[in-house]
Amino acid sequence: MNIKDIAQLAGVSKATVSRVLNNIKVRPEYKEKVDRVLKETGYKPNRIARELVSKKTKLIGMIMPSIKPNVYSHVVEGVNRLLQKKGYSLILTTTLEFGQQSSKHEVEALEFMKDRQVEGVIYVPQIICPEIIEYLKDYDTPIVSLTEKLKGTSIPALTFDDYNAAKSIVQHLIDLGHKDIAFIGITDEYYATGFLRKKGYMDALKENNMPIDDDRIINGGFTLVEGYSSARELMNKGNLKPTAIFAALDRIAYGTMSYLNKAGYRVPEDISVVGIDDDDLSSYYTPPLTTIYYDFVKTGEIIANMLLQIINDRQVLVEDRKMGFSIRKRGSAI
Amino acid sequence: MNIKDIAQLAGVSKATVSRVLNNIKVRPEYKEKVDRVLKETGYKPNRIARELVSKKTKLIGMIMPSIKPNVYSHVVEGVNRLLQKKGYSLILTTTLEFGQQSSKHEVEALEFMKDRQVEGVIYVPQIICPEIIEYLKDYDTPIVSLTEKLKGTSIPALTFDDYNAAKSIVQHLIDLGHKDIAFIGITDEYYATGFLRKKGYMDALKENNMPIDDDRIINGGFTLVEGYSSARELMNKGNLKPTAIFAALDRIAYGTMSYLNKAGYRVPEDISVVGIDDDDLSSYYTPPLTTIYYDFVKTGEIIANMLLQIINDRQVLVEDRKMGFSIRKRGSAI
DNA sequence: ATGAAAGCGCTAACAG
DNA sequence: CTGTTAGCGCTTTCAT
Repeated sequence: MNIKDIAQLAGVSKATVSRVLNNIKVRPEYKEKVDRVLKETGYKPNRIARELVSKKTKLIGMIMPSIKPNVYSHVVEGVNRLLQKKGYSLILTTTLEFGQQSSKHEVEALEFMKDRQVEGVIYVPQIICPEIIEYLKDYDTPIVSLTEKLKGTSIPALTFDDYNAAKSIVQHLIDLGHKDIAFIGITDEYYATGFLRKKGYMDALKENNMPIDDDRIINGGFTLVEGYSSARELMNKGNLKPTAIFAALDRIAYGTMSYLNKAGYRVPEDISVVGIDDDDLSSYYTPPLTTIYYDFVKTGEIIANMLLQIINDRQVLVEDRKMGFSIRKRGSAI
Repeated sequence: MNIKDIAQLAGVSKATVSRVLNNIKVRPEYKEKVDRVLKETGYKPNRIARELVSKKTKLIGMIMPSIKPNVYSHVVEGVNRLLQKKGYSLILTTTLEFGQQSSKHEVEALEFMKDRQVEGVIYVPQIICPEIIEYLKDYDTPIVSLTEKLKGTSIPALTFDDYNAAKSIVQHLIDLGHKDIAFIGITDEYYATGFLRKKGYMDALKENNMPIDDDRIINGGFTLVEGYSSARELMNKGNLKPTAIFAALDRIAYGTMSYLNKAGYRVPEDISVVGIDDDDLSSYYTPPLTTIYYDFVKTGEIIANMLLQIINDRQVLVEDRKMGFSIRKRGSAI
């Protein structure tokens, strides 16, 4: 069943049917006739043919490390919600396979999206290396970046205020009276979650005239398991006795608390623990985790909106944005 | 840059270029020439035009309640992984909006996928009502169902062995010596996670000649928050003193443990708690949760494979399958 | 093996 | 306002 069939059944030309379909003025009696045939046949115009003519696919690509962490799935939820509302669909690609990261995967994914003829892509970079920046410089599909500003490109970015978030939560620990605060974070190559959060930690200490001790800083991975081993590493270093630990991610905090428990420390009585992200479980954990909340669903909606803005208004300059945060004071830090 | 341009640059006809592109035998010198032009120009054939001719979009739709729970995101990961490998892309739609469920959403989503011209859909039903079954009866796009067999349709399904999983974990509790085991589950309208898991619980008791007490059975929701309130409801009913609680989902178990803690019970010393799903956090929880493990990533790969089988071989009868499970004995049950 | 031409299902330009 | 026609970019007969 195609437009030609409908035209014949209604006794008009294909063009007229097309006009009815696209709400273009048509003699009322014709419109009525066509509408009736449309209803009777349940005809749906072929989307692909339309796409071929209009050069629009109403497809948006999203590239991210993984959808598994809580954080990401909330973002996807937000992106999807907004996109659906605006008539677009989401094509997902994940770049983190079996825990392995590589810039090759990212470029492949980016290339794939072009090939797939998406109208735009939401890119959540994993590792930012010169090759990717170089490649992105002449990426000719509308693109926005989430979590990191891609220096050297003009790609609009939506980032999180990780520096101030980290600073705030450490300040909270300090306000609580802690004098010996350790940090379990991620290597600096991860700018936002790694470098910025650590910098927030250090600056909070500095501003309170507290010493910064490299022995109290661990740079590990971002999984729960790695949080566990980082905590072990920290606690077995000389005879440190931190009264509080700031973990760069809730997941790391979980791993940390898991280790502390096993090692016989009580949280928060012996050691306070805080994180960032406010994972779904954090408020139900034992003890409930003090952490930083970001509105990830909204984040998804905003980044999707930024992209649609570029797509529908290519000359407009889309500005970078930064998500705010709020602190959730709960039982894991006293 | 289109195929005509390439043809001109290479001094051959469009047809020849098309043949080179599709690995159809062509005089070697032509092929070489075309290949060179292809490389020089970086030309990529227009996918949409190809789709229009071939009537294949290489698009697969997936409809599910939400991607947020751990379980689902792992499945998506598996689906996506397999699909990418086979050259297909995934279009996601979620039907659970702001905690609301409705069959209207599901039908809309199903309709949307057809309109999107996907080649097949992976359907994770939420609530199965007669209208949806009726609608599905003449759904003409290849479709498979995950988690539930859709009775009244001939749609192949991949399900979980929830009945035996529940039975096994309750048996484990019994083997541990528990005589008073309560159940916090989901309403029966959810066949697999609700009805089947409860039936597994009851049958395990029966087979051990233990009484089934309605007061010890709570039918609640499937969120963490609801797990919390269900636990409260259970523990405040008369003067029950269950020594163990079987929660139908890990998430419910988290909520349950959270309540128990707040109410002054120790897990597992006072009350053992077990769940089903083996969420990412379960082994790191305090105490580590005893639960049932399903391989969700593999599940995703299998369901995707079942769908591709139908798509590529429409006459073949694809058989229903059931995922196995294994029990993870950890610290939350003693 | 190759090229000319038709056609996939639709929209848009052009006459009328 | 309507119908005819061309054309989107590709694949696929069908002669050659």
